[in-house]
Amino acid sequence: MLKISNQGDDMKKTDHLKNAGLKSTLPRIKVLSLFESAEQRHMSAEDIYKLLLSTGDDVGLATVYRILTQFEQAGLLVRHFFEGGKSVFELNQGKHHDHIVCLQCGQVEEFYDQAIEERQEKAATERGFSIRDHSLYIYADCNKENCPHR
Amino acid sequence: MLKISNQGDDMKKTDHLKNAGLKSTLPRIKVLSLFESAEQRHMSAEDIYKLLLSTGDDVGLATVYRILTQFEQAGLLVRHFFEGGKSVFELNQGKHHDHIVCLQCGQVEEFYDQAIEERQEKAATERGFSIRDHSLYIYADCNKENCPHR
DNA sequence: ATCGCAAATGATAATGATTATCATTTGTAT
DNA sequence: ATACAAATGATAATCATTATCATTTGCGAT
Ligand SMILES: [Mn+2]
Ligand SMILES: [Mn+2]
Ligand SMILES: [Zn+2]
Ligand SMILES: [Zn+2]
Repeated sequence: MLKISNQGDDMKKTDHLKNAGLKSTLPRIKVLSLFESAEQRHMSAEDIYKLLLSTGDDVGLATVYRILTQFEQAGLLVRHFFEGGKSVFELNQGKHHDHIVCLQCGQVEEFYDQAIEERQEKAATERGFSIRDHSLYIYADCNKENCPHR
Repeated sequence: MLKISNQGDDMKKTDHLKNAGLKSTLPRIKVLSLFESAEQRHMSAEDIYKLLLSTGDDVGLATVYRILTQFEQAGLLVRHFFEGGKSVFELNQGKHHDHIVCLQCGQVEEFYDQAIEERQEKAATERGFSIRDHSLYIYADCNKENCPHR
């Protein structure tokens, strides 16, 4: 039961998990660490699974799925349904925002528009609906140099 | 090879299909008819399949899926990805619009907000993106009398 | 540090939606 | 009416995700 390295860092995550009502386990700490250190904020279960494999931090695929759902329910992660059929997750930093997804390179950019939010609320209440949630995805070409198309 | 009934109606659909570059077949005419006569505009493959079964107009499930995809590519239908994992289709009436979906009864209401459209365009161009498409779904409680939840 | 045990994990089977195969049927141009 | 490419339908295969269940692990109480 050697404790190897960064106890301090894992301690912080342990507390983070405990606060969320989840017991601190190795797989959960690994997934949480990945989200905090990964270059891309938005990742699918498969992304997580493969990244963990690549660093030798093996976690079963079923466990990855379970943890993602638990983290979502605990409010640690937010789930998105981009086109393509698979769920994508990101760390919940508390601020709601919408997304622009490049159809060529998959790059995701975040934005927030107060006017859009207000008009949505208006559209719903005008029709007698009470908004629970909403999702706005803009699919586009990013036109960046490193982007495959153009 | 009896021609039974409504030749006039089927003739119109035949032309409709031909114009879309699709040859006029019985399954395609049935699916198109269903969309034009169904009470709910927004339907999944399974919905279509079961409705056709219920009227004795049997069409294989694989064929339903193929036809929906073909109709989408031909511009006859529009596909939506509401939460829940399954694609939903509606007749393409040419006018873009967004959707409010009741989380309790599944009722779908359509709306269009010019301001939202413009702000989306702005958000994208400000970041150098060229919009190809976008999807905006509002999930809410409809608060109608006939709705299960209150 | 050691126990005890509920909770978590992981290998794998199962599910649900959708697509691929391929033998048979059908629409259509001749 | 004939011929043949295209479409259909039964079914297998695929993909993402969830369910099972035997084994392992975190953690509170000794
Ligand atoms: Mn985001
Ligand atoms: Mn609609
Ligand atoms: Zn790009
Ligand atoms: Zn409702």
